[in-house]
Amino acid sequence: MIEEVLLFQIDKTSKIAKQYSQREFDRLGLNVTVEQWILLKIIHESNRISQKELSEKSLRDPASITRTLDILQKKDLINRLPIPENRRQYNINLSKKGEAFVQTNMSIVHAHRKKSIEGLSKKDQQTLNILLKRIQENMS
Amino acid sequence: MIEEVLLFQIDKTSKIAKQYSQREFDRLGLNVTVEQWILLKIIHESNRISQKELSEKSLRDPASITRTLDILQKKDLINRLPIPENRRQYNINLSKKGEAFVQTNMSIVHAHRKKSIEGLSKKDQQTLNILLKRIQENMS
DNA sequence: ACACATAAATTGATATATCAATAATTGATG
DNA sequence: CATCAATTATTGATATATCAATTTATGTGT
Repeated sequence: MIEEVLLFQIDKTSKIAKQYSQREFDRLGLNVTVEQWILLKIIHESNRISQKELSEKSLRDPASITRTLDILQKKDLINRLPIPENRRQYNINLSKKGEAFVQTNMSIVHAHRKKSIEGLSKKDQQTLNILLKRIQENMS
Repeated sequence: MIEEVLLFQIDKTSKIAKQYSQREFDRLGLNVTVEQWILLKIIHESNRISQKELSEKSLRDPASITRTLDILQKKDLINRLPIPENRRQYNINLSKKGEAFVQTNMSIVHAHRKKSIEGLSKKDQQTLNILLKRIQENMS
């Protein structure tokens, strides 16, 4: 049975968590998708980053990054800053509005993270992390 | 940093594994997506199943199931059998070709599963399973 | 300087994810 | 049994995933 396959349970966990967060985002009227939030968060942590790097950190296709950034730019949450010395890429950063958005909503996301690991000890979390990384290596 | 978030690592693991399997499917010319394979496998295990049940077992939206089944039907891998006593739903099952397809390629998928858990003891796998289920409950 | 390879971003095409709305059918209740 | 509610599947709209092809720009070798 497919329910007994570890990879299936990993995917299932990811889906359930993402659906939970998305429902909360919607309920609270954040007006972003979880994928959009993740990009905003990575940009926030990097301050300046190219689309190629964003693609690598988020594990998403460059084409997909282009399209999501288009949306985030329309929402005035990010900027694509031209680089004079290199006209092939942009420096992506958060707009004022984007910075404020991440600041304001970080606590919501923290709450989701906390909720996800309720009942797991620090050791449990470490163990989970190690096992996941092992699987990542196996499939890389 | 987002890399330190467990949910991010879970999603990352799922993505890496899915990408690995998809590359292998493509390389071997299976001509199905991983999502399509999963549906085929669930149908195979159920023998007869409604789209609603498929949606629940695969954790996918009913709308998405409709569209993927359309594709699988065009490929002549599944049938939608009308139910006389209940004209609201279909019994979905595998066609002859679909049965053969699952039989033929099951070993490939088994190899992926085996590869994913290389270096994990039975106990590790159990632990991982328990921790994942705990997170699923937390977010449900 | 020129031809060619490489690199980053974009666009097109197809599949999937999700919500909302709809259609058709079935169930439930007055 | 007639109306209304609930159920299953479908369709529409928008966002995402991925590969392939393209565009623009940069780097390399001669």
